[in-house]
Amino acid sequence: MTDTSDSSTRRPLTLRDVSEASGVSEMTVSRVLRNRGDVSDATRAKVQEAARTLGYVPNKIAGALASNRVNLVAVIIPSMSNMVFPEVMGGISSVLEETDLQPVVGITDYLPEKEEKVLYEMLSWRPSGIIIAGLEHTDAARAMLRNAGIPVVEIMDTDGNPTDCAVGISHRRAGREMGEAILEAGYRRIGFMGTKMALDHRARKRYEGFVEALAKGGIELAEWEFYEGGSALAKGRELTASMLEKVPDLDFMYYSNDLIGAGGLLYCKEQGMDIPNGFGMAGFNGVELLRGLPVKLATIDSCRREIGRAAAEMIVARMDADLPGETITLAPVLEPGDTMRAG
Amino acid sequence: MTDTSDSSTRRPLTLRDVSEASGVSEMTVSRVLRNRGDVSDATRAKVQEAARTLGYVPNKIAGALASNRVNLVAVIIPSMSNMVFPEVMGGISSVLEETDLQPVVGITDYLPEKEEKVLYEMLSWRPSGIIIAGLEHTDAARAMLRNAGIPVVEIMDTDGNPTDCAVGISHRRAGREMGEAILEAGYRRIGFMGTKMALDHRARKRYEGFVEALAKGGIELAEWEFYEGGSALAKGRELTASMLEKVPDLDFMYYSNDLIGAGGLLYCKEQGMDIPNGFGMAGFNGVELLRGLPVKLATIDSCRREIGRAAAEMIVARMDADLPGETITLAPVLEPGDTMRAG
DNA sequence: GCCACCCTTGGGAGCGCTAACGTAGCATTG
DNA sequence: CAATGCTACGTTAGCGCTCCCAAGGGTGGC
Repeated sequence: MTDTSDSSTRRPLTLRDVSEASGVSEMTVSRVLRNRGDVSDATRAKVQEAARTLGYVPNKIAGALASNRVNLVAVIIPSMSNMVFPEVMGGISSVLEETDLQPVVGITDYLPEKEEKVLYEMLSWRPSGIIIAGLEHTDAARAMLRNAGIPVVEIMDTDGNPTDCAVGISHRRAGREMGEAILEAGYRRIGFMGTKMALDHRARKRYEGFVEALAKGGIELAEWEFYEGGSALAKGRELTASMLEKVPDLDFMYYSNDLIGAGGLLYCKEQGMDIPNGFGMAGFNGVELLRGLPVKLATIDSCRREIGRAAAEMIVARMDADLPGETITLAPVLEPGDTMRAG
Repeated sequence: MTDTSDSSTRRPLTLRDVSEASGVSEMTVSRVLRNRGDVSDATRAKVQEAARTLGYVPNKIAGALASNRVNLVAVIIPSMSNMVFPEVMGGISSVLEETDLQPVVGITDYLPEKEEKVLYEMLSWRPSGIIIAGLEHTDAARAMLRNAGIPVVEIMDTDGNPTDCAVGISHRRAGREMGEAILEAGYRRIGFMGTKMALDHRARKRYEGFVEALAKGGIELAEWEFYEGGSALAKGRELTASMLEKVPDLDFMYYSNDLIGAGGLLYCKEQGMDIPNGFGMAGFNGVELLRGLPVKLATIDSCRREIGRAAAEMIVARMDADLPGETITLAPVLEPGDTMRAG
């Protein structure tokens, strides 16, 4: 028995194979497979049947080259392992799924040079649009974004000058609002804990806004600590313990993200601390994980899914029309939860 | 002033533009930009200079079509929002970064039809290899994988028949080992809690292995519950509370993943339960998050990063050589943590 | 019964790049 | 100094598909 369907010996299928198998021209096959142009129902059925039995899969590489249309949207983000970017991706996907666009992700690990490299790689696929995290890029990356000739949406942050479009929140303001709320609630001996953030501009801006708000109220941070790597939950626990030992009279702790905040919160509850009256705590992001904790940590939502959706919608809108740049600043409200006393 | 670098009016740059700007043929430019073939240092420098000042970015679409080589590896996974697949991706990336291959991710949401669709889309880019989660696929998807003519690695699970290569653990065995360990430790009134898993075959296999081990010891599950959606941590908390109310004499709870397990654990600690003596608990995955909990939950590591690395290495090895299929079964050991009494 | 018209189908060119081969130019050798 | 070898670069011919345009064939109106 000769198995003509053996793939190991067979050269890859092309439109021509389907065309020969169904007795029509390549052009007609192409039209059927793309649902484009007028094709009679009879021919359509014949072609589809042939394509299916052959197991033909169209070659998008060739199609993209010929049509000069690549239905990809490059999404460039720093990381996929914390809880923030998967949710952004979810928002993007939910919008793009309704279109014929497809997201392709590149990871930068918060490294500017890697971002530049990833962007270059992405552009070499000639995507239809770019969604990129943050407003800070190398000069070369900025130039590439400007010259790409496709819609660019910078996401997460709006404290700065977008290249084209932007959607995000003001992290400086988020930090400031939290600082103000803490002072208003009467806390005075305040500690801060966050990641080493030379390259995480959004964390830095929150920190700066926070410190600024405290200063306006005549308060300085009583203590601060920056950590690196490791499980955020465990770090929050350990560092909270050591900081409280070092500065026992702290009455509030602001964490730069919910996960270390949750670690700290678990520790403080175990220690039987009086939360929120004797001691207050707050994080940032509004991650869903918080809903599983014994008490709800104060936080500010970073609107991740909403940002993803809006960014994707901006790209989609710019596929058909030639719209100008646009910036959307979302304004989440502080959720005091159970770890901050009322002002 | 006329700005010739204005991108809005300029047609996209091609090799020809760089070739004209540097006074050599397109072929030579191509060689320089790919670091291939013999080019004199002088010419190389001249071309690189021209490419850089023009801001030329190669068109990989055209390159891929001409060379019949697309350096993409399709990675098809059910989800990105739980903690398991980001780590797998990390393992894959760490290996591929040393090569000129690049991962492209497709998400299936655990839906077989969507998996089929995503696979079709991916194949239409003619990737160099496929990494796909699980051994269960629709017939059409199986056929595509067989006929793709490229290396295929099915990951996470080895309980079944791989199409080509596979790397993972036996989830049935993981469930069985946990069941055996629990019985050996003397627990008898055992509850189970997991996601509704009609489509999560690995969760189902763990469950089956678990129930089978109990049966061998003459024990039946005292109670079980399947949840859907929502924050796993919160669900673990709520469902543990309601199950303990319903069946107060339970002495062990097996959770199908660490996150609901952590939720349950937090609840039980708050209730002041006697863990592990009066009540034992265990999860699955070995997520890093566990290290931040007050006590360490018993679990079995799912070797996520290791699986990602091994899968990528299998693809890489098959780029140069024409190797046969291969299955790697990792065998993680049970980590009893602090929530299971010693056998 | 003939022509205009539309619906369907096919032919040719070319997207931007690279594999394969060809060739000019120079150095080396006996 | 002719024959040889090597390096550096150019030429040709597609890759598989889609765009543009034209042609065939059936239909309806007069």
